[in-house]
Amino acid sequence: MGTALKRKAKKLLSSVKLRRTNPRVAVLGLLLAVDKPLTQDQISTRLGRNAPDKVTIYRTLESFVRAGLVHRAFLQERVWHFELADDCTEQQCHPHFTCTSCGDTHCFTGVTMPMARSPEKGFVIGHQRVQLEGFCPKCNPNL
Amino acid sequence: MGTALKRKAKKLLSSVKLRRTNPRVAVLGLLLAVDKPLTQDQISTRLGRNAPDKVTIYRTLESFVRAGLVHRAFLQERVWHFELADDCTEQQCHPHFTCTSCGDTHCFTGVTMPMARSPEKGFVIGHQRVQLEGFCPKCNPNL
DNA sequence: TAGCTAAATGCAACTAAGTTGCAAGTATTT
DNA sequence: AAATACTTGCAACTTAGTTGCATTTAGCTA
Repeated sequence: MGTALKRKAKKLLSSVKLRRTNPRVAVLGLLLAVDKPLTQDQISTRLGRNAPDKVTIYRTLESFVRAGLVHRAFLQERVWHFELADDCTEQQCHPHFTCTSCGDTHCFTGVTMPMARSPEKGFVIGHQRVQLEGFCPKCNPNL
Repeated sequence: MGTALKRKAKKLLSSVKLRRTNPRVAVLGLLLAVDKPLTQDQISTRLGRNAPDKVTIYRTLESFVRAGLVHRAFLQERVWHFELADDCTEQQCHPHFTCTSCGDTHCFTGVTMPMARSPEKGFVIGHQRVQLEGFCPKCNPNL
Protein backbone atom coordinates (compact mmCIF):
# COMPACT_ATOMS: atom_id res chain seq x y z
CA MET A 1 0.00 0.00 0.00
CA GLY A 2 1.23 3.51 -0.80
CA THR A 3 2.35 5.76 2.02
CA ALA A 4 -0.06 8.46 0.91
CA LEU A 5 -2.99 6.07 1.22
CA LYS A 6 -1.81 4.92 4.59
CA ARG A 7 -1.62 8.51 5.73
CA LYS A 8 -5.08 9.24 4.37
CA ALA A 9 -6.46 6.17 6.14
CA LYS A 10 -4.93 7.23 9.43
CA LYS A 11 -6.33 10.72 9.05
CA LEU A 12 -9.78 9.36 8.33
CA LEU A 13 -9.60 7.10 11.36
CA SER A 14 -8.77 9.87 13.76
CA SER A 15 -11.39 12.11 12.16
CA VAL A 16 -14.06 9.65 13.19
CA LYS A 17 -12.37 8.92 16.53
CA LEU A 18 -11.51 5.30 15.85
CA ARG A 19 -8.31 3.90 17.29
CA ARG A 20 -5.53 3.67 14.74
CA THR A 21 -4.83 -0.05 14.69
CA ASN A 22 -2.97 -2.03 12.04
CA PRO A 23 -6.02 -3.93 10.82
CA ARG A 24 -8.01 -0.73 10.46
CA VAL A 25 -5.31 1.10 8.57
CA ALA A 26 -4.79 -1.90 6.29
CA VAL A 27 -8.47 -2.44 5.51
CA LEU A 28 -9.34 1.22 5.09
CA GLY A 29 -6.23 1.83 2.99
CA LEU A 30 -7.20 -1.06 0.74
CA LEU A 31 -10.75 0.24 0.31
CA LEU A 32 -9.35 3.65 -0.54
CA ALA A 33 -6.91 2.11 -2.99
CA VAL A 34 -9.26 -0.11 -4.95
CA ASP A 35 -12.21 2.30 -4.88
CA LYS A 36 -14.74 -0.45 -5.45
CA PRO A 37 -16.76 -2.76 -3.24
CA LEU A 38 -15.02 -5.81 -1.83
CA THR A 39 -16.13 -8.83 0.14
CA GLN A 40 -14.46 -9.86 3.38
CA ASP A 41 -12.84 -12.67 1.48
CA GLN A 42 -11.51 -10.38 -1.23
CA ILE A 43 -10.12 -8.05 1.41
CA SER A 44 -8.44 -10.95 3.14
CA THR A 45 -6.94 -12.25 -0.09
CA ARG A 46 -5.69 -8.86 -1.20
CA LEU A 47 -4.01 -8.18 2.13
CA GLY A 48 -2.30 -11.54 1.84
CA ARG A 49 0.01 -12.72 4.59
CA ASN A 50 -0.61 -9.61 6.69
CA ALA A 51 -4.36 -9.95 6.53
CA PRO A 52 -6.07 -9.69 9.90
CA ASP A 53 -8.28 -12.48 11.15
CA LYS A 54 -11.60 -12.91 9.36
CA VAL A 55 -13.45 -11.92 12.50
CA THR A 56 -11.35 -8.81 12.85
CA ILE A 57 -12.11 -7.82 9.27
CA TYR A 58 -15.83 -8.15 9.91
CA ARG A 59 -15.60 -6.17 13.13
CA THR A 60 -13.38 -3.58 11.50
CA LEU A 61 -15.86 -3.07 8.70
CA GLU A 62 -18.64 -2.92 11.24
CA SER A 63 -16.88 -0.12 13.07
CA PHE A 64 -16.39 1.72 9.77
CA VAL A 65 -20.08 1.40 9.00
CA ARG A 66 -20.99 2.72 12.46
CA ALA A 67 -18.61 5.62 11.89
CA GLY A 68 -20.19 6.35 8.53
CA LEU A 69 -16.98 5.73 6.60
CA VAL A 70 -18.20 2.69 4.78
CA HIS A 71 -21.47 1.11 3.85
CA ARG A 72 -22.67 -2.27 2.88
CA ALA A 73 -24.10 -3.14 -0.48
CA PHE A 74 -26.17 -6.28 -0.31
CA LEU A 75 -25.90 -7.98 -3.63
CA GLN A 76 -27.05 -11.23 -5.14
CA GLU A 77 -25.90 -14.65 -4.07
CA ARG A 78 -25.37 -13.74 -0.42
CA VAL A 79 -22.26 -11.79 -1.28
CA TRP A 80 -21.77 -8.59 0.61
CA HIS A 81 -19.57 -5.83 -0.61
CA PHE A 82 -18.14 -2.99 1.28
CA GLU A 83 -17.24 0.40 -0.05
CA LEU A 84 -16.52 3.88 1.02
CA ALA A 85 -19.62 5.93 1.59
CA ASP A 86 -19.83 8.94 -0.66
CA ASP A 87 -23.00 10.07 -2.34
CA CYS A 88 -25.31 8.08 -0.11
CA THR A 89 -28.32 9.67 1.50
CA GLU A 90 -30.66 8.31 4.13
CA GLN A 91 -33.01 7.12 1.41
CA GLN A 92 -30.71 5.73 -1.17
CA CYS A 93 -27.21 5.20 -2.40
CA HIS A 94 -25.90 4.92 -5.96
CA PRO A 95 -26.74 1.76 -7.93
CA HIS A 96 -24.30 -1.15 -7.87
CA PHE A 97 -23.31 -2.93 -11.03
CA THR A 98 -22.02 -6.49 -10.99
CA CYS A 99 -20.51 -7.99 -14.13
CA THR A 100 -21.96 -11.42 -14.81
CA SER A 101 -18.79 -12.42 -16.61
CA CYS A 102 -15.90 -11.43 -14.32
CA GLY A 103 -17.91 -10.91 -11.14
CA ASP A 104 -16.48 -7.48 -10.42
CA THR A 105 -18.72 -4.92 -8.82
CA HIS A 106 -18.68 -1.22 -9.65
CA CYS A 107 -20.38 1.74 -7.99
CA PHE A 108 -22.42 3.81 -10.38
CA THR A 109 -21.63 6.93 -8.42
CA GLY A 110 -23.64 9.91 -9.51
CA VAL A 111 -26.34 7.87 -11.19
CA THR A 112 -29.58 8.92 -9.56
CA MET A 113 -32.80 6.97 -9.52
CA PRO A 114 -36.27 8.21 -8.58
CA MET A 115 -37.66 6.65 -5.42
CA ALA A 116 -40.29 3.97 -5.97
CA ARG A 117 -43.88 4.89 -5.07
CA SER A 118 -45.88 2.63 -2.82
CA PRO A 119 -48.65 0.81 -4.68
CA GLU A 120 -51.02 1.21 -1.75
CA LYS A 121 -51.50 3.33 1.35
CA GLY A 122 -49.71 2.35 4.51
CA PHE A 123 -46.26 1.46 3.27
CA VAL A 124 -43.45 3.75 4.39
CA ILE A 125 -40.43 3.42 2.12
CA GLY A 126 -37.36 4.21 4.17
CA HIS A 127 -34.63 2.98 1.90
CA GLN A 128 -34.19 1.95 -1.70
CA ARG A 129 -31.42 -0.16 -3.25
CA VAL A 130 -30.79 -0.60 -6.95
CA GLN A 131 -28.68 -3.45 -8.25
CA LEU A 132 -27.60 -3.93 -11.82
CA GLU A 133 -26.15 -6.84 -13.72
CA GLY A 134 -24.59 -7.13 -17.13
CA PHE A 135 -21.23 -6.82 -18.85
CA CYS A 136 -18.54 -4.42 -17.72
CA PRO A 137 -16.39 -2.67 -20.36
CA LYS A 138 -13.66 -5.28 -19.86
CA CYS A 139 -16.06 -8.13 -20.66
CA ASN A 140 -18.33 -6.37 -23.18
CA PRO A 141 -18.44 -8.66 -26.24
CA ASN A 142 -19.28 -5.74 -28.55
CA LEU A 143 -16.22 -3.74 -27.68
CA MET B 1 -54.14 -26.48 1.07
CA GLY B 2 -57.35 -25.99 -0.89
CA THR B 3 -58.27 -28.50 -3.56
CA ALA B 4 -58.58 -25.73 -6.14
CA LEU B 5 -55.03 -24.64 -5.50
CA LYS B 6 -53.79 -28.17 -5.69
CA ARG B 7 -55.53 -28.59 -9.00
CA LYS B 8 -54.07 -25.34 -10.30
CA ALA B 9 -50.60 -26.41 -9.17
CA LYS B 10 -50.93 -29.74 -10.93
CA LYS B 11 -52.11 -28.04 -14.10
CA LEU B 12 -49.16 -25.64 -13.99
CA LEU B 13 -46.74 -28.50 -13.50
CA SER B 14 -47.91 -30.42 -16.52
CA SER B 15 -48.03 -27.24 -18.59
CA VAL B 16 -44.29 -26.86 -18.11
CA LYS B 17 -43.68 -30.61 -18.43
CA LEU B 18 -42.50 -31.20 -14.89
CA ARG B 19 -43.36 -34.48 -13.19
CA ARG B 20 -46.24 -34.19 -10.78
CA THR B 21 -44.62 -35.19 -7.49
CA ASN B 22 -45.89 -34.53 -3.98
CA PRO B 23 -43.15 -32.04 -3.05
CA ARG B 24 -43.73 -30.05 -6.22
CA VAL B 25 -47.49 -29.86 -5.78
CA ALA B 26 -47.07 -28.87 -2.14
CA VAL B 27 -44.49 -26.15 -2.75
CA LEU B 28 -46.15 -24.70 -5.82
CA GLY B 29 -49.55 -24.80 -4.14
CA LEU B 30 -48.15 -22.92 -1.17
CA LEU B 31 -46.57 -20.25 -3.36
CA LEU B 32 -49.87 -19.85 -5.16
CA ALA B 33 -51.72 -19.64 -1.86
CA VAL B 34 -49.60 -17.06 -0.07
CA ASP B 35 -48.86 -14.93 -3.13
CA LYS B 36 -45.73 -13.44 -1.63
CA PRO B 37 -42.05 -14.36 -1.59
CA LEU B 38 -40.95 -17.02 0.85
CA THR B 39 -37.60 -18.41 1.92
CA GLN B 40 -36.85 -22.13 1.87
CA ASP B 41 -37.16 -22.07 5.62
CA GLN B 42 -40.54 -20.36 5.55
CA ILE B 43 -41.77 -22.87 3.00
CA SER B 44 -40.56 -25.72 5.16
CA THR B 45 -42.22 -24.30 8.27
CA ARG B 46 -45.52 -23.62 6.55
CA LEU B 47 -45.69 -27.11 5.11
CA GLY B 48 -45.11 -28.48 8.61
CA ARG B 49 -44.90 -32.19 9.14
CA ASN B 50 -45.41 -32.96 5.46
CA ALA B 51 -42.62 -30.64 4.37
CA PRO B 52 -40.16 -32.23 1.96
CA ASP B 53 -36.49 -32.34 2.78
CA LYS B 54 -34.64 -29.02 2.66
CA VAL B 55 -32.59 -30.23 -0.30
CA THR B 56 -35.72 -31.26 -2.14
CA ILE B 57 -37.24 -27.83 -1.59
CA TYR B 58 -34.18 -26.15 -3.04
CA ARG B 59 -34.16 -28.49 -6.01
CA THR B 60 -37.88 -28.11 -6.49
CA LEU B 61 -37.58 -24.34 -6.55
CA GLU B 62 -34.64 -24.64 -8.91
CA SER B 63 -36.75 -26.67 -11.31
CA PHE B 64 -39.53 -24.07 -11.07
CA VAL B 65 -37.06 -21.31 -11.89
CA ARG B 66 -35.76 -23.26 -14.89
CA ALA B 67 -39.34 -23.77 -16.02
CA GLY B 68 -40.06 -20.05 -15.66
CA LEU B 69 -42.77 -20.58 -13.05
CA VAL B 70 -40.91 -18.90 -10.23
CA HIS B 71 -38.10 -16.44 -9.80
CA ARG B 72 -35.70 -15.54 -7.10
CA ALA B 73 -35.59 -12.20 -5.39
CA PHE B 74 -32.21 -11.66 -3.83
CA LEU B 75 -32.70 -9.53 -0.80
CA GLN B 76 -30.57 -8.25 2.03
CA GLU B 77 -28.96 -10.38 4.71
CA ARG B 78 -28.43 -13.42 2.49
CA VAL B 79 -32.12 -14.23 2.54
CA TRP B 80 -33.58 -15.47 -0.68
CA HIS B 81 -37.22 -15.29 -1.46
CA PHE B 82 -39.13 -17.12 -4.06
CA GLU B 83 -42.26 -16.00 -5.77
CA LEU B 84 -44.35 -16.69 -8.79
CA ALA B 85 -43.17 -14.90 -11.87
CA ASP B 86 -45.73 -12.45 -13.17
CA ASP B 87 -44.89 -9.01 -14.46
CA CYS B 88 -41.19 -9.72 -14.87
CA THR B 89 -39.41 -8.89 -18.07
CA GLU B 90 -35.93 -9.78 -19.19
CA GLN B 91 -34.67 -6.46 -17.88
CA GLN B 92 -36.47 -6.08 -14.63
CA CYS B 93 -39.10 -7.30 -12.25
CA HIS B 94 -41.25 -5.34 -9.82
CA PRO B 95 -39.58 -3.85 -6.72
CA HIS B 96 -39.53 -5.90 -3.52
CA PHE B 97 -40.41 -4.35 -0.22
CA THR B 98 -39.19 -5.79 3.07
CA CYS B 99 -40.61 -4.52 6.35
CA THR B 100 -37.83 -3.75 8.81
CA SER B 101 -40.18 -4.42 11.69
CA CYS B 102 -41.89 -7.72 10.93
CA GLY B 103 -39.54 -8.92 8.20
CA ASP B 104 -42.29 -9.72 5.73
CA THR B 105 -41.60 -9.16 2.07
CA HIS B 106 -44.14 -7.86 -0.41
CA CYS B 107 -44.05 -7.61 -4.19
CA PHE B 108 -44.79 -4.14 -5.46
CA THR B 109 -46.41 -5.57 -8.55
CA GLY B 110 -47.20 -2.97 -11.14
CA VAL B 111 -44.76 -0.42 -9.78
CA THR B 112 -42.44 0.40 -12.67
CA MET B 113 -39.01 1.95 -12.41
CA PRO B 114 -36.95 3.49 -15.19
CA MET B 115 -33.81 1.56 -16.05
CA ALA B 116 -30.58 3.05 -14.71
CA ARG B 117 -28.25 4.63 -17.26
CA SER B 118 -24.63 3.64 -17.37
CA PRO B 119 -22.33 6.41 -16.14
CA GLU B 120 -19.75 5.59 -18.80
CA LYS B 121 -19.46 3.83 -22.16
CA GLY B 122 -18.89 0.11 -22.19
CA PHE B 123 -21.28 -1.12 -19.53
CA VAL B 124 -24.18 -3.24 -20.77
CA ILE B 125 -26.99 -3.31 -18.23
CA GLY B 126 -28.83 -6.59 -18.63
CA HIS B 127 -30.89 -6.67 -15.49
CA GLN B 128 -32.00 -4.28 -12.76
CA ARG B 129 -33.30 -5.10 -9.29
CA VAL B 130 -34.94 -2.66 -6.92
CA GLN B 131 -35.24 -3.42 -3.23
CA LEU B 132 -37.12 -1.36 -0.72
CA GLU B 133 -37.16 -1.26 3.05
CA GLY B 134 -39.44 0.42 5.53
CA PHE B 135 -42.66 -0.17 7.42
CA CYS B 136 -45.52 -2.19 6.03
CA PRO B 137 -49.11 -1.08 6.78
CA LYS B 138 -49.28 -3.58 9.64
CA CYS B 139 -46.22 -2.06 11.34
CA ASN B 140 -46.65 1.59 10.29
CA PRO B 141 -46.41 3.63 13.53
CA ASN B 142 -48.47 6.48 12.02
CA LEU B 143 -51.47 4.36 11.24
C1' DT C 1 8.22 7.59 29.55
C1' DA C 2 5.98 4.08 32.44
C1' DG C 3 1.64 2.46 33.74
C1' DC C 4 -3.35 2.10 33.38
C1' DT C 5 -7.55 0.87 31.22
C1' DA C 6 -10.89 0.45 27.85
C1' DA C 7 -11.01 -1.00 23.32
C1' DA C 8 -9.43 -4.14 19.81
C1' DT C 9 -7.56 -8.54 18.27
C1' DG C 10 -7.30 -13.53 17.37
C1' DC C 11 -8.53 -18.07 18.20
C1' DA C 12 -11.87 -21.74 18.56
C1' DA C 13 -16.19 -23.09 18.24
C1' DC C 14 -20.64 -22.32 16.52
C1' DT C 15 -24.85 -21.16 13.41
C1' DA C 16 -27.35 -20.83 9.16
C1' DA C 17 -27.84 -21.08 4.15
C1' DG C 18 -27.00 -23.68 0.60
C1' DT C 19 -24.66 -27.66 -2.14
C1' DT C 20 -23.05 -32.38 -3.54
C1' DG C 21 -22.96 -37.42 -3.93
C1' DC C 22 -25.32 -41.39 -3.77
C1' DA C 23 -28.58 -45.02 -2.84
C1' DA C 24 -33.45 -45.80 -2.95
C1' DG C 25 -38.04 -44.65 -4.65
C1' DT C 26 -41.54 -43.27 -8.14
C1' DA C 27 -43.90 -41.01 -12.36
C1' DT C 28 -44.38 -41.69 -16.91
C1' DT C 29 -43.80 -44.39 -21.27
C1' DT C 30 -44.27 -48.56 -23.76
C1' DA D 1 -46.84 -54.73 -15.67
C1' DA D 2 -41.95 -53.69 -16.54
C1' DA D 3 -38.34 -50.54 -17.70
C1' DT D 4 -36.00 -46.40 -17.00
C1' DA D 5 -35.11 -41.82 -16.42
C1' DC D 6 -36.29 -38.48 -13.23
C1' DT D 7 -36.89 -37.37 -8.11
C1' DT D 8 -36.30 -37.79 -3.41
C1' DG D 9 -34.01 -37.99 1.11
C1' DC D 10 -30.15 -38.65 3.86
C1' DA D 11 -25.49 -37.56 5.28
C1' DA D 12 -21.77 -34.96 4.80
C1' DC D 13 -19.82 -30.84 3.25
C1' DT D 14 -18.96 -25.71 2.13
C1' DT D 15 -19.23 -20.88 2.85
C1' DA D 16 -20.63 -16.57 5.19
C1' DG D 17 -20.98 -14.74 9.24
C1' DT D 18 -21.29 -14.67 14.64
C1' DT D 19 -20.15 -15.33 19.62
C1' DG D 20 -17.36 -15.92 23.77
C1' DC D 21 -13.24 -15.33 25.86
C1' DA D 22 -8.45 -14.73 26.89
C1' DT D 23 -4.69 -11.83 25.31
C1' DT D 24 -2.85 -7.65 23.43
C1' DT D 25 -2.50 -2.79 22.42
C1' DA D 26 -3.72 2.34 21.55
C1' DG D 27 -3.94 6.28 23.71
C1' DC D 28 -4.52 8.68 28.04
C1' DT D 29 -2.49 10.22 32.48
C1' DA D 30 0.84 10.81 35.99
